[in-house]
Amino acid sequence: MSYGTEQLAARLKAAREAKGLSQRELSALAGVPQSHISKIENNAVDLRVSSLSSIAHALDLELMLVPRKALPAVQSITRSVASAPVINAATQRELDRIRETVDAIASNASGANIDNLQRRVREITQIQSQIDPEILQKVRRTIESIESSGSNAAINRAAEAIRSLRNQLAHRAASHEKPRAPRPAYRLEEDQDG
Amino acid sequence: MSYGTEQLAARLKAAREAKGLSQRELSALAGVPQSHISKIENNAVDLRVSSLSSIAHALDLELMLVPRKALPAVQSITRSVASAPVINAATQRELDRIRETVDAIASNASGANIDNLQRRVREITQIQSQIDPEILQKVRRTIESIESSGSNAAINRAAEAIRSLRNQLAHRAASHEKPRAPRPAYRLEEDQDG
DNA sequence: CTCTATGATATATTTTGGTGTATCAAAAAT
DNA sequence: ATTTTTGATACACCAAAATATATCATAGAG
Repeated sequence: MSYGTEQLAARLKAAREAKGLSQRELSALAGVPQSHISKIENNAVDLRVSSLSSIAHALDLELMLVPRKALPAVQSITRSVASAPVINAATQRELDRIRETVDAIASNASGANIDNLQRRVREITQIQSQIDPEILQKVRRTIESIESSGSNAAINRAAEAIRSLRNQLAHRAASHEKPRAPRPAYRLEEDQDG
Repeated sequence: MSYGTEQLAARLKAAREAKGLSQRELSALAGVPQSHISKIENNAVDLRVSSLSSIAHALDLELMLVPRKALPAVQSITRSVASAPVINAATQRELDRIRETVDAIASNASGANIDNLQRRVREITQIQSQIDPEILQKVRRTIESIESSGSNAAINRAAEAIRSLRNQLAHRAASHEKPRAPRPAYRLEEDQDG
């Protein structure tokens, strides 16, 4: 069914994915069943304004009535803002998990290199910049490998990986580039030494 | 009931009134019952997006999802466009009625001054500019008084009133002023002489 | 390979919008 | 003073959204 609202549906889906949210997560945020969100994104329902509004708010969007004459200008603004680097929910989640993991390690062991690792994690956590969640995920795994190996070498390797990532982000912020997932300088999933 | 959409309802009502439309007129344009429009404007329903969209289109508005960050800019644009001088439905209606009235007079009587009056009316009708409907309404009454008195003096008075209004509009267009209803130069509702 | 998360559907039930028609008081027009 | 217009409401009816719950294939991670 087409209600002349397919653009809205597409925008909702795009916004959700841009924030790295699953339908179930958005469901919780917006107070709307996942099944309903699925229908909405597939333009299978002529939803009510309150539903649209709830979902939009959960995605940091606002429902507006724009005069036809103002449409081009508004669309232009909307596009430029949409493409701006915004902190991503998936990224935030990965950052949180990284911090938790490191804190867990620090509570079981101690030492100068562990303190260093914690410091580096806090550093990168404070950078409010979009980071590919994929990269962060791999970083986390690198850190998690510490729990099994427990070696100083593994700890230092993780700290180095994070430092490298931080430098990469700093460079991006300065040069306005977008190093989406550019073969990171640190090695991932490497063989562990005992 | 509050759906968090009271702003939308208010905007719809404001847009309708700005266009000089009655609920029944908008009803015809949007294909939505007048009773429903009343409920919507009073925020008594959580309407569906398709309904909102129909009504919005009838009012030259477009439903949009705007990123929070872009809200201030978008609102600024929207406001500036909304305050721009657009030809008003109520104004258009008054202009039509004036022309009809004069045409009716011309079909019952003839003469150089009546031709002059018709010419002046056609002049002002072609100006695609916002004119306070109240002013036009009074102009129309002045013209209608001709029908009862029938005197040449009344005809010339009406023609003079219209000429004055046209000059006023021309001056406004040139200097970007807004002479909303500034004590017009011509006299209205004056005592009629036989 | 196993376990989990995801998105699309399904069904049954409740809630509510939308339509049609009609009325009514107040305001505006004649 | 009288007629018309306007906006608000009422009521019955139908269609559809919204909810709750559950299933299922699949893709991704461990």
